[in-house]
Amino acid sequence: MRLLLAEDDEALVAGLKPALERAGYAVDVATDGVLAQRCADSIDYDLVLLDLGLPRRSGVEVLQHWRSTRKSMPVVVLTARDTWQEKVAVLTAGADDYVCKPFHTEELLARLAAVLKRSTPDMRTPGPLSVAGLSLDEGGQSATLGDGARVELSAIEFRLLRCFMLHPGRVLSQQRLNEHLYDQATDHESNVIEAHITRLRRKIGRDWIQTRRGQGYVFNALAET
Amino acid sequence: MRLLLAEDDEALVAGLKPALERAGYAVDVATDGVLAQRCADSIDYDLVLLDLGLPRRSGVEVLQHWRSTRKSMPVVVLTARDTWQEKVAVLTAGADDYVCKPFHTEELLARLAAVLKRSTPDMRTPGPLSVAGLSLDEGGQSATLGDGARVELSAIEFRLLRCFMLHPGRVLSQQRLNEHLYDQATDHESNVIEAHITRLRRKIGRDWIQTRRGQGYVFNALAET
DNA sequence: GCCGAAGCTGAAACCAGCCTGAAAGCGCAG
DNA sequence: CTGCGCTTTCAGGCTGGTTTCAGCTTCGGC
Repeated sequence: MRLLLAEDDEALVAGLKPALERAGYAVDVATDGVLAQRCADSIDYDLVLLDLGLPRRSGVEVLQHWRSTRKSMPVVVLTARDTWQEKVAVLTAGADDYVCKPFHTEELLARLAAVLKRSTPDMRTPGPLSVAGLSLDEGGQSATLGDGARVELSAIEFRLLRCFMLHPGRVLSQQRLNEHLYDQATDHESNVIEAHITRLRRKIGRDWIQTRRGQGYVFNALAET
Repeated sequence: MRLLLAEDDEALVAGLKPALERAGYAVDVATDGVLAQRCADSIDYDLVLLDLGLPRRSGVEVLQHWRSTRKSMPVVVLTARDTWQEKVAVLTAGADDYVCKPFHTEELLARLAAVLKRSTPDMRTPGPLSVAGLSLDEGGQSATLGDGARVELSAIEFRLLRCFMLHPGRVLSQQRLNEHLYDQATDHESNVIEAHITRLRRKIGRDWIQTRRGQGYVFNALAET
């Protein structure tokens, strides 16, 4: 889960970024509107947290730019102004949710989860994410196999598997996985992903993740056959 | 767009129902929790507006019932209580949004639109490219034949087929295909294209790609005479 | 019908990309 | 500080997609 936090208030970022990372997101920070726009133009984020009062380019402008270029990632707007007119304006501009400062971190996290649940197919039901006999336990960082066996996952294995389970049947390139697992600071030329895929396969079974040479990996492509 | 308004405050219903209808929704009203549950069990609503303080059965219970029975329509919760704890509780129970009374009708409509935008897979992806029973799945790098059989394609086969499907009925010369599949640096004197055409035909069926001697290939010219 | 050109296709070579075990690096708890 | 487990790197081996090649078939013109 990769997330862009577009916010210029350093104190807020300092508090929020660790909380988001603890919740399992890879967080990029953009401190003004121009940077935010550029970030999301080059990377496919799963979600954007957008402050309206950004320097250089306002949040609304940035949002309109994204929507007019058919970028469709969920955007949650943060703002200090709590008038219903502004809410309407922001939501009709294409935002998915609207949170007023000051807010409690828990509320924000719950809203993010609600928005993501909505935007990713098949995640509408609460409880553990499960696909065809494999289920992921969000709380305990573990997975349960079809036969009931429980498998403990490391942090990265967990995020990797969740990324797969959120996009069953889709080819995920190594680059894409890299972007989702790590934030912009880390620059990998290596085969980290391959290594983790190996470890993950050893734990949950080889067949769940199929490799497509030169393209990436597919989760649970054994729908038929 | 069919919508269930689960609300027992008659004055609120009297004001809200016409506004919703004006906005283009077909509105059913349920005045208590048991009715609301029964309505949504028998009809697939596009969206439910759920008051938390319903008689006979609370909104949270109803919501939990739906989610546990894997009903996945979007639910927007209405409530008078504005504590962040309740927001978190409601959102984690599976609601999609949370609106506090009193609210402005415009704000509610904007939120409904935002929620629906997310939940309908309408414009999320440009849709699979499909021509006369053959469809190309961009996400899964595969093709689906008319009879439902799925065929996995290699990277080059995929690009080749996409090139054909983007120009149905047009003669594409080998040179032209070469330019589309490789960058200009590579200069092929060989019959790579022919080889790939063979492999592609073997996978999707011979008739899709017709050869025009000395000119090139045509996709789907005279769809199966 | 004959002939050359163009296209088809199976087999094999080639090689980029992937797998994986081992070991080094890193961070954290005791 | 030490030990442990997670993460990352590295190198060698392997796999299978891509390309080449050679022999064959098909097509169109004469």
